[in-house]
Amino acid sequence: MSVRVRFAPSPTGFLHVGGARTALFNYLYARRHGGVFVLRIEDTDAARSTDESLGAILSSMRWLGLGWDEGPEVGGAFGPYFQAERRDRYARHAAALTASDRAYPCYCTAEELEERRQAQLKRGEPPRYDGRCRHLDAAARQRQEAEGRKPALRFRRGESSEPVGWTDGVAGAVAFPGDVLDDFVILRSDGFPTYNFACVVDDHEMEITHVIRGDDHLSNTPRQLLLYRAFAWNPPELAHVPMILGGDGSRLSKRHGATSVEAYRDLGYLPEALVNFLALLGWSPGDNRELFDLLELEQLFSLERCGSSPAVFNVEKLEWMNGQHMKRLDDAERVRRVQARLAAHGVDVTEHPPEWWAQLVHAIGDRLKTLADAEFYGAFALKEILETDPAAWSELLAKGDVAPRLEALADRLEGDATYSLESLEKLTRELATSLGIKAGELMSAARIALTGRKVAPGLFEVMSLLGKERAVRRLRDAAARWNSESPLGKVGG
RNA sequence: GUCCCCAUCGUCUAGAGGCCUAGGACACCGCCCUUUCACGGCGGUAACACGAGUUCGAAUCUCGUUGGGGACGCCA
Repeated sequence: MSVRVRFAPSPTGFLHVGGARTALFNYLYARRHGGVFVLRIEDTDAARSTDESLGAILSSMRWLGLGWDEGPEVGGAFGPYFQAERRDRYARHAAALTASDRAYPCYCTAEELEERRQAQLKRGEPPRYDGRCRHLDAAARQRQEAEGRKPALRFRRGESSEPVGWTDGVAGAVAFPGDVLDDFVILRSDGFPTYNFACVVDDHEMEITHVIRGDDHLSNTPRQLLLYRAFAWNPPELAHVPMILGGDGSRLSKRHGATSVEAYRDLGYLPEALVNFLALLGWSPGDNRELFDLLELEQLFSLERCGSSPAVFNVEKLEWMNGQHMKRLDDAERVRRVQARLAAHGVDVTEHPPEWWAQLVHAIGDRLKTLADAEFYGAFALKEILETDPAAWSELLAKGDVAPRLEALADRLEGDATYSLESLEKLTRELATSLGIKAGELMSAARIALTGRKVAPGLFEVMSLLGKERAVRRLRDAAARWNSESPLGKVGG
């Protein structure tokens, strides 16, 4: 039987990196085994589901490169892929359970249940349904209906207290004592199915063979297994991967920083890097390799190599990995992505010719850890008005003879007809020699004058990208400013 | 409160009884390269939570303790 897996998010928010990791593992498992990757939207909570969330999830998945074989916008033979459109199926299967007395109507209201739950908690008891409506006779049900109460449908767990267990693809043998389960709701009073019920019905009808999900679902599994048993259906293979935690060891959430895929995209991370990083959270190839692209992961991934302990999301490592993937991009592609990033941030990329962009990106070089770095390192050339780092400028003020040196350099630049990388380097070094100072001393002053920073791409590339006119102007402006602000300048002049 | 899961450097992990004086990576600290930063190279600090077993031998198996996490909704 061919492998069919699914990722089943509910459209109640953006795609969380934890969800993305689950989606990735399912995707990889499908690809590795030549199977089908299904995307199913669990929108049974009408109040919280939104189109915006759906759009965000779909676009995040596409951005990561996790295309689905069946699901929204692509269709498939097992649709519909939105649970809200499958209500007739849930109703039909619920009716079958009612007919065999494995389900019964419950007239308790949400408020009443909550009240009783709190009372149980207060008494130190486990909060469980007390079975109040379990044995109502027809007359009692009629009385409740007459009061206008809309019943929910509960699954009748039965008398068996045998443990419910299974062999998990990641966690191994897992078993829950039978008596911890209560009669849970499968159909809400508004007719919508609950998660556990819809999940079982859909996984069965969509012929899902392997369920790979976060281990926060571990304790839902016994309920689902009970449903499979009541329907006499074969449950799929189950694999629960450990969750992703924040730095403090608790479940990753907003207070730990960015948690959505789109947030990392906006921060300038590459989808390749995020995929690579997420894959290594809970999975390891076993050798010491850790840089992979999606294709390689598709070849290597296996559930056997998934660990069972939770992993902390470590942004520093992601950043390093992003830098590595940035280096792996070929030149043209790197330029393309930088341009796309800058264009999205209001830069008119048509103001410079393609060769200029290629040169800028080349000049930034390996400093490019995220696409956001392009804005930082490229600022000197992208912004007409130089933003000067106060610390860098005061460093310059503290040094002697800065203005005459910068003026001299400006003169040399002006007189350089070729204005090539080679000629710029040559004239700068020659000037330093004739001034009797180290080249580095002249260059660090020039760097601050030209970029406003102590940290920048290579000086000669900076000069070249700026063009002769702008470079000369900045050198002279800096010299003038130094003259008026530096105490050393006044002493000398 | 009840149940379930987890436990190797700060973090991600390798390790499936002797190969472990515990390997790799990120981060950190040195040194080198160098016009700054980054990259790169070399080196360093740093871990088997604890306690009992089993065994000739345990990071690896068992039990307990502790710690962490999750679930207990007419949310998913």
